[in-house]
Amino acid sequence: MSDQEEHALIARRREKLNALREAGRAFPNDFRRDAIAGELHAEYGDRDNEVLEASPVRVKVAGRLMAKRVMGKASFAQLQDMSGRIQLFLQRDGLEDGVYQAFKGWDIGDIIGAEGVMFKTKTGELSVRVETIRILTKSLRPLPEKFHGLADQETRYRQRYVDLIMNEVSRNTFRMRSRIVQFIREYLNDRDFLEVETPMMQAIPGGAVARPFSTYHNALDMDLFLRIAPELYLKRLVVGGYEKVYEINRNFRNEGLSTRHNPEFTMLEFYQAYVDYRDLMDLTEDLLRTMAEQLTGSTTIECQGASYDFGKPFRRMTVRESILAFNPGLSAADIDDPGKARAVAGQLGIPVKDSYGLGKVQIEIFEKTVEGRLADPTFITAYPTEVSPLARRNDDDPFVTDRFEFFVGGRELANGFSELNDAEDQAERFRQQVAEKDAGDLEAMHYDADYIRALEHGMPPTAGEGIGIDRLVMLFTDSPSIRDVLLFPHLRPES
RNA sequence: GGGCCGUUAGCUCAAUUGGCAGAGCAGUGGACUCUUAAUCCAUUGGUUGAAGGUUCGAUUCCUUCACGGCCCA
Repeated sequence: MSDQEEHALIARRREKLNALREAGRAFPNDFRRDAIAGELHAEYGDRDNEVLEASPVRVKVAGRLMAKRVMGKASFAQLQDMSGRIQLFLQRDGLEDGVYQAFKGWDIGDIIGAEGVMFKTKTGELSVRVETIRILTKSLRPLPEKFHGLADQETRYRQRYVDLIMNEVSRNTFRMRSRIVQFIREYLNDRDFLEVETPMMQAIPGGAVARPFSTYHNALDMDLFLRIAPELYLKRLVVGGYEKVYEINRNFRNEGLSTRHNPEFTMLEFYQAYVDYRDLMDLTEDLLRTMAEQLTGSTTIECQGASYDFGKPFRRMTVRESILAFNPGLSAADIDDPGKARAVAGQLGIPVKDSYGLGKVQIEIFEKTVEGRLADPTFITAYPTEVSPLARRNDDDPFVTDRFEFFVGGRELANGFSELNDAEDQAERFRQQVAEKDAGDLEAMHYDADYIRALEHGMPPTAGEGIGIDRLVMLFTDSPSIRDVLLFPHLRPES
């Protein structure tokens, strides 16, 4: 960091700001624009210059000065606003005395307001012939270089405002994120789901197998945990009679960071009574297919050099089937027998604890050998009961649950199941989790007595699902890292 | 937590075997009334991420640390 040089550039701009202060109000807020760049291009982009000159269109535009090309007594400038860019054309003789001279002293990055009439240049670019122009906000810090823009990843994440000024790809990514969330809301609202908000601070962190962040409430003199999932609260609402509910909000998990993990991330969770996990697979398939069509215009999503077809029916297979399919050397006996399965896991280099049952061992083998290779949209079903403490047992095979996870590009995007609404079974599962917690598993669940009490009032047969919004946005925006789809991703403090 | 890679001017990047730290853009001064990364002339700007070591001499080699990236757990 060469503070001296930065100071020289900033100091120069600060002198200009001081001159503005001496000349009057340096930070005026009385300019009202009546046009934005994108709409001007949409409305007048097709018109010939003769048409524009014949019936002059007067506009007021405002935005950030992104380019300045001075050629003696005439200049071009690019103004960037929330919708795009529009070119300004300034002539010394077309402006009040002194204004052109002042303009020449303004810097890239300054916020400008201008008024003039629309026309097209010799090369046919729609522009504003400026008649009045003034500076609305002085920018004190130089922007990155105009051609290469801002490339440094760290700066893009730490100073997202600069990234957004400079990189259209980033601007589009977060617009797409907003459209995805809006699409989901409309999709669920149209189907009579009720959007709700449940506690982010919970006395008993539940609904997932993960380590929570803890905090402390002074007045109540009690520990609280940031939620790892809203699940148990949403199901209380189903007990209460809201038979279709959803929440799109942040979860917090006290785990490591990676290109796929941020300590706080956004989940959609939704619950619907009187349907089962197969209905939710159908819904998920339709939701994603429709979303791809409506937001990208195609049912094929291109991401990181791969192509994913959401148009054709999604593949469905059980955990067990998928292990056998991706491990030709394994027989059914190898993964159905606890001793053999442990040996297989050992050969794969998976650390297997004594406390693991067969289901847990199978899931470890699945995660190691299958998950990352599930490229095409795929539902994996029949997760072992041992690793699914909130899911309903399968009627034919109580070793597994009526549960699925959904994968694309080797990444888990969704997790859903028929809900366990047998209060006595749930209580037993909680007790099992507490035993694992007592045995040292920091991720195991607590016993939530109030949740059991809620189930004892009777929860209708229900299915529920969670969809990771960040990963979904990564897929739809061709982003390699979760940090590219979080406006302000978690980083270590700057040194 | 482990392995590998990176950090040089405001930004994007160079720097031969260890031998005077450079360019473009931005900035500054000047020319220029249709530019598009405008052009032309001149010019300012550096604690090479930090600390230590080896050396006559370190951006370059070694150690530790910080931050980031990729892979693994």
